Amino acid sequence: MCSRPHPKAVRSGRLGRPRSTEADTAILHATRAALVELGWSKLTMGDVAIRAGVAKTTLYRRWASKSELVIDAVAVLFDELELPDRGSLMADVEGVVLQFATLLERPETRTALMAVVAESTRDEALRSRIRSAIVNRQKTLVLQGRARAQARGELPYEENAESAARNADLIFDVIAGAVVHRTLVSAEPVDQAWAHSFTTLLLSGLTSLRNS
Amino acid sequence: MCSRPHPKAVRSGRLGRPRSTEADTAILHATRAALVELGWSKLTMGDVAIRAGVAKTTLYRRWASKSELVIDAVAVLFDELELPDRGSLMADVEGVVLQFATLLERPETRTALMAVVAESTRDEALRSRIRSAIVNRQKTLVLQGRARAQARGELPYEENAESAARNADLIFDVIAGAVVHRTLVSAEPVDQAWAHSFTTLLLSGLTSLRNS
Amino acid sequence: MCSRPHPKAVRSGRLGRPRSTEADTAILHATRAALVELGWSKLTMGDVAIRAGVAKTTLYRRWASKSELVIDAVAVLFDELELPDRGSLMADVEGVVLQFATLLERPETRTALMAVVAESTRDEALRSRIRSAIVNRQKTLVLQGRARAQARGELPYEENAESAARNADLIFDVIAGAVVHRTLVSAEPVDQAWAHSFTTLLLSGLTSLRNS
Amino acid sequence: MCSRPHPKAVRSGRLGRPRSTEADTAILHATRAALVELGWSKLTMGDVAIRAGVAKTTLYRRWASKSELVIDAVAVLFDELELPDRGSLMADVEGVVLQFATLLERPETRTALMAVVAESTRDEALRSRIRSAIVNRQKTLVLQGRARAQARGELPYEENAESAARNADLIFDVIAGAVVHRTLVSAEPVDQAWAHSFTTLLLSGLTSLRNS
DNA sequence: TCATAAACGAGACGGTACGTCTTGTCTTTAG
DNA sequence: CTAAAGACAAGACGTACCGTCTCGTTTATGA
Repeated sequence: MCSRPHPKAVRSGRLGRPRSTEADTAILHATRAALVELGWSKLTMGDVAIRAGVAKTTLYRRWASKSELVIDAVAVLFDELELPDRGSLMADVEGVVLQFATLLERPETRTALMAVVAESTRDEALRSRIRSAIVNRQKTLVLQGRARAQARGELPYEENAESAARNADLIFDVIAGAVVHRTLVSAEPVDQAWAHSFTTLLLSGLTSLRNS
Repeated sequence: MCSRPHPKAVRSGRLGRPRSTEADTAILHATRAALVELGWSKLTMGDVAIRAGVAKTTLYRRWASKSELVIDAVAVLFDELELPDRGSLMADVEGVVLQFATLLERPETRTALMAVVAESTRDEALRSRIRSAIVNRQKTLVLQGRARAQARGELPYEENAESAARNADLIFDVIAGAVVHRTLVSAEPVDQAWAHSFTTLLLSGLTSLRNS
Repeated sequence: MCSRPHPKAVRSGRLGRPRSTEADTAILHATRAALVELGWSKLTMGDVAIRAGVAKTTLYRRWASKSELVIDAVAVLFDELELPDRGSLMADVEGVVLQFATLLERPETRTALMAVVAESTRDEALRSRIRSAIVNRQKTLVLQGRARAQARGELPYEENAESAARNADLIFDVIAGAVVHRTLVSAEPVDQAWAHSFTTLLLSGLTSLRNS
Repeated sequence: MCSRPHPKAVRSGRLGRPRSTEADTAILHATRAALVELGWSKLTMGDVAIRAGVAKTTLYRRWASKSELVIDAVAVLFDELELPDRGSLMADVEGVVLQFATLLERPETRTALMAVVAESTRDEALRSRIRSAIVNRQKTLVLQGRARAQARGELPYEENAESAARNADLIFDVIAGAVVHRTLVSAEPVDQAWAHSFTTLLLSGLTSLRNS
C-alpha cells in the first residue's frame, strides 16, 4: 500500500553511514514474532533487539517507545482486508465479516489490536496514530460497499453528505464492534452461521431474527 | 449482588488469624483510585499497597497478579447497569445504550475494561474470569429487554430455546460491541443522536437509515 | 553442669498453662540442626519453628532474638572440655589443645562460635552474654592446669594475685586464639604435630623452635 | 600494593562502554562507611548503592554478594601493617602487635574481619578468598621479622625449608590469634603492658612469666 | 467442677531487603 | 554519522523473613 515513514525519520543531511534498511525489516519482523510469543506486556525492547540482531540503540534511534514500534509493526497486518464484489450487499457484508474474523483469529493480530487499543486509552496521541495507521484505513470498505449497493439499487442514494458520513461511521462501528466483541470478549467463533445471522440483523433489523 | 470469592480464598480451616476484610475493601478502593490516576501500565502493586495502607505481601496473599486484582476491583463498576421499563423496545434500547456509554466515559471503567481485555488475549483463564465477573453478568439485560418486548407484542416469542439463546448473544455482541468501538476505538461520543440512529438501525435494519 | 535459666523466664504467677519443657528441648535441638545445615545467616526463626514443630510465637515468647537463641543453643556444646591429669604440664597443654581442636572440627561448633562472635562485635550486651555463657567458663581450665603444674613443681607459685590473674588471661588468649586462628582462619588442621610444636613454643619460647 | 582484579572482571572484548572506575571507588568507600555506621548485618546493598550514588545493578554487575563486596572493601585496610626495624626481635614483635591491635580497634576493621570470617565458615570459596586477599598478605611480616632476627644472631638459621615454613605459620597463628582473641573475644585492650607480657611469653616461654 | 489465665498452633499483618528485570540513556570502539 | 556492545540510573517486580498481632484451642491450677 502506501509508504509509512518513520516518526523519527529526519534524514537530516547526507552525511555519515546510512541507516540499514535490513535492520528495519528485521526489527519489525522480530517485533511481530515477539508479540505472538510473549504478548504485549512481556515483550521487551531488549528482547526485540536480540531477536533482530540489532543494538537497543538502533531501536530507540527509530522509534520513541514500545507502543509506536508495535503499532508500526502490526499496522501492515490489517492492510489485507478488501471487498471483492460478491454480487449482493448481503454477500458483500458476510464476506467482509468472515474475512475480518479470520484476521482476528491470528494471534499476532488479535494480540496486537487489543494491546494497542488498550495502551491507547491513556494517550490521545497514540490513539490518533492508531486510527490513522489502522482503523480509518478500513473505513473505505464501508464506503465502497455502500456505493456498490447503491449502484445495484439495494440502497438509496443519500443527498445529505454529512448524514451519509455519519451513517458510514455508524455502520463501521457496528460491524467492526460486533466482530471484535464476539471474537475477543465473548470468545466465540465468527463462523458462517453467525456471519449470516449478523448480516440479516444488520440489513433487516431486530424483528427479522427468527429461529434458524 | 452476589458474593465474589477471592481466587486465593482457600480459607482452609478455622485456624490462624482471619484475613482482614477492611484490607480487602481498602485494596480494591485503592486499586480503582490508582487506575484512574495512573492508568494500567503505570499502576504498580507497591503503589496500591501504600494507598491502601497495607503491606505488599497482603496483596499477593490474595491476588496472584495485577490483572486479577484489577478485574476484581472494577467488576463492581459494571453492576450498576439496569433496564427500567421505558415503555417501548426502542426506548429501552436507547436508554441502556446511553447508560453504557456514560459508564464507559468514566476513566476507570474505560481504562480497566480495555486493559483487562488486552491482557486477557494471551490468557484463557483470565479471559473466562473476565467473562464471568463482568460480561456475562450484563447479558441478563438483553434477556430482560426481550421478554418485556415480547410481553408488549413488539417481538414474537421464539419456540426454539437454543436459537433464542444464540439471538440474545448476537444482540449483546452488537450492542456492546458498537458502543465500545464507538467510544474506545473511534473515540467519538455516544450521544442522544448516535443512540437514536443506532437503535433505529438495530430495530429496522440498514435500509431504514435515512437522512436526519 | 549448671542450670541456664531463660532470659525471658519471668514465671510471674502460678496461674495459667505452664510452658512446655519439651518445646524448649525441641527448639534448641532444631536450632543446632538448622545451624549446621544452613549456617548462621540462612537460619531463620520460621524454619527453626517448623523443625521444632512449634509456633513462631513460642520462640519469641522465650528468646528475644536469633542471636540469643543461638547462643543458648550452642553454649552447652562447649561444656565438654575438661583437663584430666596427663602427668606433666606439656601433656596437659597438648591434651587440651587437641580436645579443643576436635571440638572446633564439628560443624555446629565451628559455625556457632564464629557466627556468634561476629554478631557480637556490634553489640556489647551480646558480647558479655557470650563471655559469661561460653568463654569464661573455659578459663577455669587454665587455672586448674597451672595449679597442677605448680604442685608438680613445673611452675613457680605467684605471690601477686593480680598479676597471676593477668597471666592466666594471657595464656588463655594465646592458647584459644592460636587454635581458633589455625582452625578457622588459616583453615589448617590442628594435629598431633602442630599441637606438639605449639606446646613447645608456649612452654619454652621462640628460641626453642627447631627443625623436626 | 598489588592490583586486585574484580571477581566478575570478565572484560571480555574491547566492545561496549567500559566500566566506570569512579563507580568502583565510590562503592568501596561507601561500603566501608556503611559498615562502620551500621555493622555487617544492617548493611544493605541498596543502602551502599545510594551512598555511592550508583544503581543497585552496578553493584551486582561487579560483586556477586555482600560478602565479596565487603571483603574487597576492607582488604585494603590491612595493607597498612609494616615492620620497621626497631633494633631487636623483642621490639619488632611488640611493635607489630601494638600496630595490629590499633588496627583492630577501628570499628570498620573489627567488624569487617569477624563478620567476614564468620560468613566464611560455611563457604570454602569465600574462605580462600579471604586468605588470599587479607591473611596471607600479612604472613610476609613474619618471614621478614625472622630473617632480620637471624641476621642479628637472635635466632638460628633453619636448614629444613619445609619445617621453617611450618614454624612461620605457627608463629603467625599464635601472634594473630592471640591479638584477635584478646581484642574481639575477651574484649580487653591490647596495651603496652599486655604486648610486653605476650612478647616475653612468645620469646622465652611459659616459665619466663613472672610477676611484673 | 468449673472458671481463670497463660501457653499453644496457626497464620495474617506491616515492614524491609533481596536479587532480577526492564527502560531509556550514555559511552566506548569499529565501520 | 551510524552500528554493535554493553555499562549506566532508575525503579518495579515478586519472594523471603522479621517480629507482632489476632484467632480458637488446650492445659494447668485454685476458687
